[in-house]
Amino acid sequence: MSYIRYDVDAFTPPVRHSPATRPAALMNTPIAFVEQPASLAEAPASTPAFSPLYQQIKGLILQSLQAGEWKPGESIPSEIDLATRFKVSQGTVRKAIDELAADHLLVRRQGKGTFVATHAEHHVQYRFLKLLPDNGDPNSEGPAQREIIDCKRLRASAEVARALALRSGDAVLQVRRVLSFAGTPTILEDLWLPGGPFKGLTSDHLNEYHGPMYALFETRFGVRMVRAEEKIRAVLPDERQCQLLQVTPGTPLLSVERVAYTYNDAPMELRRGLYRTDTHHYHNQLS
Amino acid sequence: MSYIRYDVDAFTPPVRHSPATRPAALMNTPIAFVEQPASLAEAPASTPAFSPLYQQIKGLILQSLQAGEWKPGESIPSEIDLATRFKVSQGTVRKAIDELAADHLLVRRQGKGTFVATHAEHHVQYRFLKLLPDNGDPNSEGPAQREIIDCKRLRASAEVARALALRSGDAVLQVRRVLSFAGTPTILEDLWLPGGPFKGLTSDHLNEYHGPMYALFETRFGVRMVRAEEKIRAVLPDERQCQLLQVTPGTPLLSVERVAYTYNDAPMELRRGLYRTDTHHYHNQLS
DNA sequence: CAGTGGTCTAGACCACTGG
DNA sequence: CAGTGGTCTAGACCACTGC
Repeated sequence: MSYIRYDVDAFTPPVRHSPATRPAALMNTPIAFVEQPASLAEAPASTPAFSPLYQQIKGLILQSLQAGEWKPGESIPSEIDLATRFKVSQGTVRKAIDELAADHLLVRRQGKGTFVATHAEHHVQYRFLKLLPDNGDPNSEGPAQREIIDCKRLRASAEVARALALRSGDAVLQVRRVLSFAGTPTILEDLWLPGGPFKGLTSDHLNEYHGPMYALFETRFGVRMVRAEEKIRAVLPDERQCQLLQVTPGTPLLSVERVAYTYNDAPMELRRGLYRTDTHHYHNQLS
Repeated sequence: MSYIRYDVDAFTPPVRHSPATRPAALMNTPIAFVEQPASLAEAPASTPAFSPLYQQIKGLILQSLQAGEWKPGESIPSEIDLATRFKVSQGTVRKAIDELAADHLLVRRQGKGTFVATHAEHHVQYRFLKLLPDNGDPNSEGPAQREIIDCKRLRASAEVARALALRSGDAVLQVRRVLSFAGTPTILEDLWLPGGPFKGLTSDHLNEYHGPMYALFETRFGVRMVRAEEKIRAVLPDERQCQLLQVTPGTPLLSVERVAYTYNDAPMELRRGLYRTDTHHYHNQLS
């Protein structure tokens, strides 16, 4: 409970501070100063030099999430409990949770509690998949059929290593699969996963598990994908890709290159998808 | 100041309510009940039946924005002023503004005020354009060169009418232009605009104006684009498109179909872009 | 220095959920 | 009914901007 130095003696139990006499919880005292005293003489002008309390609380909650103190799908302590634990007001905890909920790391449910977000029970499956049928209703086509083509262990190429923040030659897993809608193969995906966190993943796991792959990653490997970036291009398929997607060589396809990140912006997956867009489209909201 | 019925007599000046005696500002009294008394006997079970005060304030601010009480780029009244005007606490106004800022309708600037968002001064131009050079730095290529190919008045096809919520045959403007980066034509766009709001738009306007087209729409026609939806597909260009983009017939291109909306979800533009993705890519953040 | 948005607290009450 | 998140207020103080 020493995340803020002044906190230790300022908030000791019995005292109840009126707003006027409230200790200077916000003074321009960045946490960095507390944690790394005075060694680095650099960055005197560029330091943010101010971190609101609720940001610090947000950081602490993030740490607990990352450490697995609360698992995906579970509820976290109530706002009041957290306020007590961190020795701040409920409002401050609330603001921290607000931001985490906006980032989709937590989900609030009035009357029930606040829960760790998960890719499993998400009302719509495939939270990161933006391909929709042209009629717009993803339910109309039923669940996707999935076929694992391949799952093998190999050494990271320079490109894969860069994307996953590994060294060239480090062990990675490569998965290839096809998703079909209404019997029509529509998505061909190649995935690369770091060998360490995903040690032991086999095509059997992937075949047996029903539900989003990211949910399997959560439950079986404790890796929770938090956000992702995609680069989209139009390409023509090669021969093998034509076979798997059952299209002719001249058919233009969407190439979707995704890097997915877990907590702390650590990249945990490189994925390259080829999407047929004759009956589907990639949908995006701009605001 | 009669946006909430109970407000009229409950908040009259002199009285200062303690939390305990605060009038029931939040009672389960949807605004709808005030505005449409009891005529429609429907929707007894499906009514949201509860609208928080700050949502009502948000609606009022939205109305003022829509009515043009504050123009893009201008500052709106301070939170305290708005609180006085609406007879609520500053915190409630704050929460309303928070949401509007999250929707990018307003921009807060500490120490200066809250401003109406605009497409003009946006630090990065082209807020809605997600095409980036493959090196990732949009500044490295300098400003886009723009060439208006065509701008003409015609009657809406069924498809255009549907997208713009018009009737087939209504007057629309069609614009075609090419954007080039570092001398390479990269984007070919066709736009359709409703004839009414954009009466008088000519290719001269478009050529003379320097800055994003959406900024021109704001200043010259009072139409502010607030959000947009895009459908992305991979396509092959026809002959004319090949000419304009200087590519060979077999080159796969990104087709980006956008409908842009102003306040109240009113569609105000249909745009179809063809993007070259040999040196650029469409970038998207998932979270 | 005054004015603005930003943070924090404390407390009251409301809406929703489930036992 | 108790417990949870959601709304609202009032007031104090901080950080930032510009005169």
